[in-house]
Amino acid sequence: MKKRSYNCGLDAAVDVVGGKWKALILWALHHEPLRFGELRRTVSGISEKMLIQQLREMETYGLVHREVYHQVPPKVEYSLTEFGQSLNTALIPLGDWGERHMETIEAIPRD
Amino acid sequence: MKKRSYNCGLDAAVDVVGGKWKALILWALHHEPLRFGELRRTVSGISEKMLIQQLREMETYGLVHREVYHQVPPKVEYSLTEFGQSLNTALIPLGDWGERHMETIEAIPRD
DNA sequence: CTCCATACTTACAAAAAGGTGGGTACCTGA
DNA sequence: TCAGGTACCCACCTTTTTGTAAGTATGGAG
Repeated sequence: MKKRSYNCGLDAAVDVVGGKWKALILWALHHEPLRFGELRRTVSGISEKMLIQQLREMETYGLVHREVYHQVPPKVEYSLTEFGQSLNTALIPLGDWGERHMETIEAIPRD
Repeated sequence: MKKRSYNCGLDAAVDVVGGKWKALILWALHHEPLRFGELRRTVSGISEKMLIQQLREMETYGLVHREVYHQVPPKVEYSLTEFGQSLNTALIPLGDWGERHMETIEAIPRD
């Protein structure tokens, strides 16, 4: 995410949620806060490294709140901020659209 | 766009609309079909090469219909398919969210 | 001591996305 | 002929994103 000025609201929003993993992480946190390990298992296919990186970015964006619990074993919990929740709400119609058109999307030819 | 299987509808949708230019092009075509040159001027900052490339991809995805008019000067017109229109509809809440949170988004620190 | 749990960091590589520059095609008009 | 219009294509390069591998930290149990 390098842009600083956007042409419209959609341009800005798509930039915020862009990349392979952010939408999935946002959705994994939709119902309740999750620990790092829980997130790792919920977001299928993501490596620890990518999960940490994405979470750090999303924390910087203000989408996610990170709470460190000083215990053993260590526990770090991630939850959506209000900002993040509002984004998730705005993403619902898009997710429905994707679900409705899943077969079409998966049938798109790619090289 | 390389993925073939998605974890959920949102994952699929974000993959379809991902990248720097697709959302802007989708929105440029929202109200009416446009010729290539009109699109170039409407989508601020895009090069001819990137516009062609994105349009070709979106045609392959089935989002956009390309109509060649055999005239001089040459005219090629692009319009949204029903599939593309349905995606635009699903993007409206996201665009509104982006508009509402534009200042927040532009204030996000980046390196 | 080692191994286990959790949650990271760093260096480097590979893949993907975006961009620059040069050119093409077709036609018309000066 | 060249210059203008429109809409592309290709080769190559740069930047960004994603991923692999190796390591760290804290503490507890065997």
